[in-house]
Amino acid sequence: MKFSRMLIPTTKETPNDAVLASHKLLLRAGFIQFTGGSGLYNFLPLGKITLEKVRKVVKEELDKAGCNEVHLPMVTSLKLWEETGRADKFGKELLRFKDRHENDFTLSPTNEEAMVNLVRQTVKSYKQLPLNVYQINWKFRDEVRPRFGLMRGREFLMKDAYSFHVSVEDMEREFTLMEATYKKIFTRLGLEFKVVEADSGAIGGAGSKEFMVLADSGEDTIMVCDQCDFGANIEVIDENSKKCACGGELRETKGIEAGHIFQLGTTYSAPMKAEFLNENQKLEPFVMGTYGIGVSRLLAGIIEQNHDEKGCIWTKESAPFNVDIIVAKAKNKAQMEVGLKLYETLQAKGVDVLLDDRADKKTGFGVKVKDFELIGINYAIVVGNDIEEGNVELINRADLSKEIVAINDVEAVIMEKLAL
RNA sequence: CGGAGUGUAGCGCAGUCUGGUAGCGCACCUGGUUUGGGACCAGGGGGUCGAAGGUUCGAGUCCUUUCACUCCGACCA
Repeated sequence: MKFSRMLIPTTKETPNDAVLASHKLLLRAGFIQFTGGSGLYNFLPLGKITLEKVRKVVKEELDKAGCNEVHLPMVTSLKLWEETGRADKFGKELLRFKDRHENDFTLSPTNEEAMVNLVRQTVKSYKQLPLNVYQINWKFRDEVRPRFGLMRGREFLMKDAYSFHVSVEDMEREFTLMEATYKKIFTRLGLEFKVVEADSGAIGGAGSKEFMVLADSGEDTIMVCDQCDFGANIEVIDENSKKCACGGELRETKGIEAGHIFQLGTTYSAPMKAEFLNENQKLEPFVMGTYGIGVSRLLAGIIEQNHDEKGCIWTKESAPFNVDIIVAKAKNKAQMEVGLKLYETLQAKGVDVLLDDRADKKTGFGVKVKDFELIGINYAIVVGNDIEEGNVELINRADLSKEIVAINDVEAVIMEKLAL
């Protein structure tokens, strides 16, 4: 993409209403835009690209683990919610409305009922199990108090997966597989995270684990062991217990809940009469698991963990672009030629590259560098006066280190740094 | 839902106490000078002051009502 053709409204001033770094920076760098409605944001081009990058990582790992992507309507009939009693249980967080025929509907905050309905209409035999179906779709929760930008919005992008099994044992196997899959996803996204024991809350079910992105600004308090891998949300910890089962000390820290996996059992399948025929020709309710990842919340989490006073520092797999080619003087034909050439070469190699070709008189070199730092693209290639010696400057966003590289070597150096 | 604030140009704000022509900075447009770290000069466009009602010769400003948004708390797949 060319910067001159993209809608990237960066600003110098910090929005007054934003508190968290991620909220401030995503607004300032032009990823998202406030709409005037609480907890509702426009995703501008950069935000949309980043969201798709994160979504892609989530999808790839789930598909590798054998999950089936589907797409459910955001609008669901309230009748489904009444089958499980959650129409009442969910309360005002469940946004309700009527269609022209006076039928009751909701904007989906989660989809256990809808997905059980899908499967009970389709799966009739133990031979079709196990099955894991998921979607990555917008959810709406009429939160009591939306806040912190993408961290707790009312409308948000969530991956919700549901697995169906013949037995508790097989469901537990899938639960373990999902835990491993989530670890791969969070690792690929470059996040520092902790898997903790958690409360099942309104979803119900037996065991649950949360994936916490570690950040001081996190809304959850978790206890982690200094000796072993153990961690738990403070909700499920005995208040007096400062010792881990292994003998280590429990230390308190903060996390952002970005993923949550549950062992559900038959909590939903039984009341909804979602049953299959087993080997003995008897009907049994599906044994289920459910697994969520807050995709849009991950964007906030990545920035909470990776930023400095100058702006965002996206991780390799989350960055909207991996390389920003800054043409210092866009009116200088030689510089623009070198910039364009590098742009095309890198694109051909599959690198996501942005060409800052802005040539208007207000956008000088300083503006371009500041925008690069604010947006948080992994590397900048500065095409400037150095081209007379056959060189360009390479800037690493993470530590702002600079190095002079021969134009002919840039491609190889970039490919090595991005490990592509 | 309790507590505390804020609504004035796209954004950030002043003006409100003490009523009298709607302001500033950034951004935007035009021209010129600049050109490797958010340039400078000159000119210009953009507002029913959140909404409704009231007091007054006159309301951004005073009174009443209402709505929205932010923060703290409670709540929370």
